[in-house]
Amino acid sequence: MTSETPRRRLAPEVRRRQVLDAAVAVFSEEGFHGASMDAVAARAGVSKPLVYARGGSKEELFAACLRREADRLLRSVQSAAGSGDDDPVARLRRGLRAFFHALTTRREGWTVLWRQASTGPFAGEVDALRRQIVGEAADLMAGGLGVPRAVALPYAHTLVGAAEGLADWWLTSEDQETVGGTEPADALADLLVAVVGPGLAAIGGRSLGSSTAVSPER
Amino acid sequence: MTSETPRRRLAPEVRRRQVLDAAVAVFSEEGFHGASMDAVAARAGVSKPLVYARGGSKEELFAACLRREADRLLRSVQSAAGSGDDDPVARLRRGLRAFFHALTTRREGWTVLWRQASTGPFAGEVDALRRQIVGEAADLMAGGLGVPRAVALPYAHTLVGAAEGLADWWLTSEDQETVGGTEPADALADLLVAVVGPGLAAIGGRSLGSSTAVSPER
DNA sequence: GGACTACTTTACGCGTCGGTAGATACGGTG
DNA sequence: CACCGTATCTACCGACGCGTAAAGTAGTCC
Repeated sequence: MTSETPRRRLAPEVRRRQVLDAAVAVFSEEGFHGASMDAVAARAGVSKPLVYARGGSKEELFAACLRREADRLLRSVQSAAGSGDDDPVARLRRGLRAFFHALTTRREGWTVLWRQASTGPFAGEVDALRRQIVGEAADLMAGGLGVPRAVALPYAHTLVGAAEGLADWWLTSEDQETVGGTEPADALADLLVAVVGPGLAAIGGRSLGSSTAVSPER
Repeated sequence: MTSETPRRRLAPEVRRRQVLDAAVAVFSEEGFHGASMDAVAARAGVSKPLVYARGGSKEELFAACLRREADRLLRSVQSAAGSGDDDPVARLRRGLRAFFHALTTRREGWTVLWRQASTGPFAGEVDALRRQIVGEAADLMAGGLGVPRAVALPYAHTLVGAAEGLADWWLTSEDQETVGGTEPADALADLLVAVVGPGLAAIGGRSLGSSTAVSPER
């Protein structure tokens, strides 16, 4: 904003990425209704008609942000939890670590996804993403607990909600050094596993709890 | 809208309650920005100037909705969990039951409180209320676990988030008979206690109680 | 150098929405 | 019944924001 724009010519797809980045930032701060296309244009360092040329209408732009961020989050969690056929608890822990890591590194995208899009005309789309993530957890837990998927579903929703609550506290709290450890995201994941691990193990008849890290050691 | 216009005169406070009820309903569906004062007026069966006369400006109206719903929720949870000086787990279970019961009976107010107000100019106010509820849980857990409040805080956020996730699943799922039991809200609370109880007990070094503490049936 | 096109500036139409002024009707009171 | 306070309505204004059109400027490839 200080130095003037060199007015560079960029390939449409590159410019589109810039516009999307700016849109994610603005939407995360102002929400869908609160954000103006002028603000997106200003944030991208670009004129308003160009925003429309590259991003489409406001709804299309928001939907594009949504899909991009959702895809990134889901992909990282899937690749972390899906690989390896070892202990279900270990896979769960890896998935949660990826989840918290994605949150802390791309918190704007998270805010758009979870906070701003949960209401309004995009609730359905966000709900689909949420169900995908919850479904990941449900599959994992159903396999680990040895129960049908339908039974594991409420537990999966509980788990994801817990992760969400913990993440919100983490992202909004000021003193972020209270959770001692190496990587904050890993510490958060470990904390969550420590809270819900024993209970899930007890529910599953101990088929989940043979891992040393989680068992209430008794 | 077609036949009705009896144009009855009502006492200001009664009309104000009607306006607040309508506002909660509209705000819960559309959000703060998305909701229009005309929609509130139409929902209340009343003209727009009357909405302003009884509810004040849009921001004042929203803040009033916020305070009323938050007060109800907080009061019910407090009265359920605070009374009695018995087992902390029992108090926690009662608090959760009151929480889920309030959610299922007044889900519009919950939506306004948690979903719509978390962004925008009321984030601070809602955050304070949210921290009060989380603080209730934190106090309870700090006492039960025998740890300082600051340590219990992330666990409290995790717990409340888990309750939120479970509630959202419950409120949006179609087959709501999967959780067998008497009262759905009580069953949800018991499920949650079963999930997080053992983990919390292990963290607190068993000070939360042994086997009887976490059993789903009291 | 010439042409193509990404990009900007400026301006505007249009719909919606917050908020208000003045007219209207209701209902208790004498 | 006539009267008056006020609850309530119809109609309206100004502002804001989405979306676009028109015309000019400047990178970049041949």
